Amino acid sequence: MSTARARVGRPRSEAARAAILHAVDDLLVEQGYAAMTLKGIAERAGVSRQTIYRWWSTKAEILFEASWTDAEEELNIETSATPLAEITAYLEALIRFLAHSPAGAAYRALVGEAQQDAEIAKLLASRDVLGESAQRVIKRALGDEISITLEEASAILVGPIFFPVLVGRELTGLDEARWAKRFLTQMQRDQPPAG
Amino acid sequence: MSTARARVGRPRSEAARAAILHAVDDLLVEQGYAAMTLKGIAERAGVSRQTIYRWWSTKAEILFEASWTDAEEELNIETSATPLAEITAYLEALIRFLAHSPAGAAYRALVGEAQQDAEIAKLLASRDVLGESAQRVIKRALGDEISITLEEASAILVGPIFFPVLVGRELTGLDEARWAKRFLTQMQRDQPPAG
Amino acid sequence: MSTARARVGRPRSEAARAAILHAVDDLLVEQGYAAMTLKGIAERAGVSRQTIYRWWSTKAEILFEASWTDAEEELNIETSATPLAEITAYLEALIRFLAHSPAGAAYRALVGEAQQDAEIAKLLASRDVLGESAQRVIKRALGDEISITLEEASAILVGPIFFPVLVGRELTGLDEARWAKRFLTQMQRDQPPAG
Amino acid sequence: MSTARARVGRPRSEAARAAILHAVDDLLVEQGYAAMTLKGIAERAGVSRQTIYRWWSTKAEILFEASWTDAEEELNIETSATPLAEITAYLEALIRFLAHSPAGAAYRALVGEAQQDAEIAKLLASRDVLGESAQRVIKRALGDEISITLEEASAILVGPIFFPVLVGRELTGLDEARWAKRFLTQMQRDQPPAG
DNA sequence: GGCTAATCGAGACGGTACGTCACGTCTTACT
DNA sequence: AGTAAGACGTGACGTACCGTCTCGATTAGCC
Repeated sequence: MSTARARVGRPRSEAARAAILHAVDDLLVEQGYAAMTLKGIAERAGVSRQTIYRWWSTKAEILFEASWTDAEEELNIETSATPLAEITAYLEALIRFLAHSPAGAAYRALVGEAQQDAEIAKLLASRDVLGESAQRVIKRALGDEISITLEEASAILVGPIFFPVLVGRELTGLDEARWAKRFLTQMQRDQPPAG
Repeated sequence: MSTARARVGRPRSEAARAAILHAVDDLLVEQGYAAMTLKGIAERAGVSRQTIYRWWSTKAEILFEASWTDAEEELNIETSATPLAEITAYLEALIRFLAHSPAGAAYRALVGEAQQDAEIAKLLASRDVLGESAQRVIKRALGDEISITLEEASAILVGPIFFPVLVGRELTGLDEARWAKRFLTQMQRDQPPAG
Repeated sequence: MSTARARVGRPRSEAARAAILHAVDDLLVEQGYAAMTLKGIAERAGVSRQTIYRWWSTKAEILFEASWTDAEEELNIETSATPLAEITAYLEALIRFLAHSPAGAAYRALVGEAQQDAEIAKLLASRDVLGESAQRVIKRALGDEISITLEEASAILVGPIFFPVLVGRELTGLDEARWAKRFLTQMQRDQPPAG
Repeated sequence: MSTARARVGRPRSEAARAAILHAVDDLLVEQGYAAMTLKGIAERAGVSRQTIYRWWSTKAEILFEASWTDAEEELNIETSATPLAEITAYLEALIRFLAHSPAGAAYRALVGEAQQDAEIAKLLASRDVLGESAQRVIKRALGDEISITLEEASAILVGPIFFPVLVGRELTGLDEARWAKRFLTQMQRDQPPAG
């Protein structure tokens, strides 16, 4: 039925959609999230403001759609031979993403907004690229040799990077391999509460 | 001359300053950071908007000043008998602060704003309540028995809590004592790169 | 050739046309002219906006077509035995139309728009229901016993009603028979400029 | 108390007020009422849109304030020696105002809007320049020698001019002196219903 | 019975004005 | 000089219609 409905009337302009998302991408890099305005996006995309409102209800929503794919890609690392190599590669990707990539800036901006806007918080929680990618990697690297939940494990892996970046601390001179080794050691020795 | 000049005219009203900070505190609890407006603060404080602008340049700055003391207090735990008790108490305080306290909400909002505003980022980095309190506790609990920098250690302690909270994940059923034990074990076994 | 061309293709839907005019009639009564919107008409009539634009170029044009017949009818009184009865009946009809009937509201709205829109002014002047009906009645009641133009006479008959209604004055307690008598007296005594 | 209140804070900018009213005057002549937009007025006056909204709630309200004084002036004729001269002069002024003056165009536009907007209707009825000026003149010219209400008399005087103008009829070749004489004759002969 | 062509519904599109909101600055009188 | 009050210019917000534009689906006359 929804497919039938979708065929009625003038179809949505794919060109407009793409132009908007590209404009958001560009403006994010050029001006940052805060300075980004719906009017600005519309003008940059050569699109009417109304068209944007028709499909998204928030600046954050557009940003999410515009940056999600990039984020997903940047955090999706290739399979490595050893768990150590795998985790190390992920940590490198994570730092590159969070601290240096435009998609990461978008992600941080969204996390920022989420602190004040429940709607955005929900959006972010529903498809948390960061947490999910970490869990994926951990599962791939360690399989069943893990005695805590994936959620906990991902927090332990991601948190120590996430926190200093968000708080504005410099991460220079960080040795990803050492962090990866520490993470693995901890995962193997960790025992469930009953142990 | 400038000192002489500074003493001329009506002195700054300390009452106004206090009223403003209290108003911010109250409004933060009642409406949250996003809904807080300078006009609202002024009206609540019974103060003119101009007076606010004279002493602070940003909403974030006022918020920082208004919530810093509370934050400091909430994160400053009493001395305990054992390192385990100490770290456990700190983790409890940390979660209470970050996830449930108004001052924590203010802190999260500031972290959020900092992602988009360099000025706020600088402000936040200059007196990072969270990181500093963690370092203080770690130093007190472990003294010299630590082979990594305090910065790293604090990231490892705080990050795994900070990340899920900021991302909107639920923290229900978290066992602080277990986390504290894991942290201590890790700190004691951790070896410097050369090890 | 153009006639041949015009006969090809799907013919105009008479049902749509009627639905539109009825929708305008209804909406005029329910919401008034100002609140009437092309989108609203289309939805009420179960017709696409484009279909309306295909056949009318202005909201006023539709309104004119939709209300003209009603107006004509309401202002077309039956023949009476005496001129006094005739004029009295007309005045009654005129007041009923202008001040109380939906068609009259439409007419007033059109007069209003005409003050600002030359196109509507032309439309209104081309088939002025009010003036024409008045002239018809005067001619029927007085025939040749009139020394001024019908236009002047109709202005004298209609104007003193038209003015207060348009200006929003109440007309309560108006004695139509007296006004009719006065009009007739005046018409009979009135002398051409040379008199 | 209200006087005391008015002295607090920055006083209303008389320059802005005048600029707005002048802009409305100008735009009315240049573009007409319909094409006049609040945005346009603001830009023309070199004033912010907000400032307009602060003091007026409707385009019509501004227009009313902007044109009322002019209208009052144009319809306020000097005293003449005879009633005939007086009425004749008034009719001349009335035609000049309604059919040719910018203030008259404003008045007609307001009458037009009033047909669709109760708020404007109220505004117009509350200070009806046209009706009041007519009543003033009639009273001055005839004093007590009048057997009907001033309202009725003014409708009889004004209506026959008002109607054709509003309906878009040409008034060329109208002999004001003849109309004035007719009006006076009628006023003197008119008898109350009981007579 | 297929072809051509105009109409119809639905609904997306670029525009543009609307009225509101908060901002940061200014101009008063008062203290 | 500092303060409360409050008006000012600025500029984004989200909404509402406007008139135009695609779509697929009808519905007629014509070959």
